[in-house]
Amino acid sequence: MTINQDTFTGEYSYSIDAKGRVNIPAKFRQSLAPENDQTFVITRGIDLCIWVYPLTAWQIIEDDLKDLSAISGINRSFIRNTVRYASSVAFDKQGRIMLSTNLLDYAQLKKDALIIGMVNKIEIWDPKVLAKVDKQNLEMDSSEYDELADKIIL
Amino acid sequence: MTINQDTFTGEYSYSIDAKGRVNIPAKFRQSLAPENDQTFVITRGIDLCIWVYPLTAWQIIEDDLKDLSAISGINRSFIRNTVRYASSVAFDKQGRIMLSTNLLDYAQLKKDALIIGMVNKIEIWDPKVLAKVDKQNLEMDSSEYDELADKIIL
DNA sequence: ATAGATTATGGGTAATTGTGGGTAAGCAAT
DNA sequence: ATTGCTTACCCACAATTACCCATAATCTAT
Repeated sequence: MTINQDTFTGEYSYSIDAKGRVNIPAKFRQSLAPENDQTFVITRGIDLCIWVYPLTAWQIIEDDLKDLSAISGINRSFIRNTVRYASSVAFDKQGRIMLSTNLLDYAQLKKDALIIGMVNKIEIWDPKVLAKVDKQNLEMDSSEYDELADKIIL
Repeated sequence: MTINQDTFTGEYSYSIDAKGRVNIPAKFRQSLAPENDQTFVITRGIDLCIWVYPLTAWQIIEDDLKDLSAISGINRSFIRNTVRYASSVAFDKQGRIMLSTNLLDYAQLKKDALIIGMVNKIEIWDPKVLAKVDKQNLEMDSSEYDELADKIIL
């Protein structure tokens, strides 16, 4: 029962209501460390999904970004692209968070949501979009996959 | 709810009214530390946008500038361009700040404004101008970009 | 199996937020 | 001083969001 804090595994399907709210699985809420104040940071994923970080994990990213000088143009665009779609959200008494229309549109989410634990963060997918991406990945060359298998022993 | 003070993330679109006022997103106002007395410093960005700093953060920048030797011509012009267009503004009861025509012209702002949290400061963009800059950045060499992405693990 | 607790989902109401405009006070130039 | 213009402060309203309650389904433990 005592799982690592701020780590998330497993897949759950939930529904998004008319107000744009989704439930965070109870297990995920319980493994969220108290220092986070029941707060996550949601942002665009690199894939067509929403990424959900524990607040404190995101703050580490922010601190790193603060050290980049704004005089460099590359730094500026890197910061902008990283932070642009991020916002912090606390979950309500029922354990739900509100998703902005911007993020909902990006991830093509309508009614159904697939919530997946990705160890240090959480992903929110539209089921159909994920199915499509999964299919594409299967067709890809598997050599890189094998490379990873060398590093991580399951 | 206990977010880092004086750090800003996320993208919001607002409109500039006939008097040249823009709303500062409520989230940004809330994360502004009380020592700032609801006051920002606005100035020209290096890009074609307006930069908005918390007052206390700007004071630190001024102190740093003082330490630059005035003998170097580059230093002098850097100081001149950074400070020249800066002015402090407190937001009104509705949470808006007034932008000077000088800054509005510089950033080519008319009616729509895109406000982006850049961690330690805020940027105000005209949507079309930003879209153009985004496009240019995509075409840029990405090796330095990848280097940054290596250091900052998302 | 059953009772009690927890969880997922829906909805209602009050407070907040974004936006427009009004009016009086300050300032500049005539 | 008077006129015209700009700035600061106030009020108003629609839309959104936060906060609370309700209910049905699921899980837990005896």
